[in-house]
Amino acid sequence: MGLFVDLRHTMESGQPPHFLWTRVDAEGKAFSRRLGEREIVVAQNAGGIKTNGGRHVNELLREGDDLQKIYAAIDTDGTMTAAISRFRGMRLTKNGEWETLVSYLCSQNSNIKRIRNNVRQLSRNGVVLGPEQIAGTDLRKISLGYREEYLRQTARLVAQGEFDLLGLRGLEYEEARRELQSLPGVGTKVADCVLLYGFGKLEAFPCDVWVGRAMRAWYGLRTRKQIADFAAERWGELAGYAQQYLFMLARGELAAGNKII
DNA sequence: CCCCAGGCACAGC
DNA sequence: GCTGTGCATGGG
Repeated sequence: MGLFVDLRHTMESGQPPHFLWTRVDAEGKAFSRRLGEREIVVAQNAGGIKTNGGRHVNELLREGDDLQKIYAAIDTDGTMTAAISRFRGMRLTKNGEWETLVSYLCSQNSNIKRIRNNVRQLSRNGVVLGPEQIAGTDLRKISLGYREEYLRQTARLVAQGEFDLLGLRGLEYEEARRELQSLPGVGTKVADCVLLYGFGKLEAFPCDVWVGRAMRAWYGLRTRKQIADFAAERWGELAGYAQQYLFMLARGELAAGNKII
């Protein structure tokens, strides 16, 4: 599979694979996960990737996305040029709708390591528990804090058919986001993450603290509405890709000891 | 013991 | 509509 990808940047970028996949080697050339009774491995080689995961992995890595064309479209300024140069090969991923919703319900006011622990505790055999199971499980020992009640209530609504999660597939971005935000614990940021990583709506532009810092430091933008309008205007249908690169650049700058605030 | 974390709901303007 | 505040808890 001659796919243009940097596997480590893709799998360790705060997207859902960051939570359920495990890095196999120190360099991040291979990742594995359990998926039911199977053990799936993805390895990067000179020409692309090699995997026993079949279509599941092709879908996960969004093989239809032409990164060169995407770069041409979102490389609109020096910040984006730097971000693309640094994280070249990072792809957006397409994940299960429910597992994505669960993951980002756990994410609010948390950190990636803890989210990873939470999601793994909410899984069996590498698969996130279904709505019925989560609604019927005692979650206290997972220490989700105040997120536990959001997760329980959302699971109940989906399990009882009061919220048609997969029905959002057919909706436009704006309408799907309104629907998602009617769920307890789902605000603008969680909804955008679910739509981007779970439903493949690439115009979504999740704005967390890191993206907020990036937009303030490098684009001079302050308010949430300013940021959303700017992103939609500048990157349009590919705003989600721009967001992923800005998120990683902002976090990378902190790791490098550079203040971006 | 401190601060922070891929925010949200709610109150008060 | 916008802004401030409390929130449970682990990681660093």
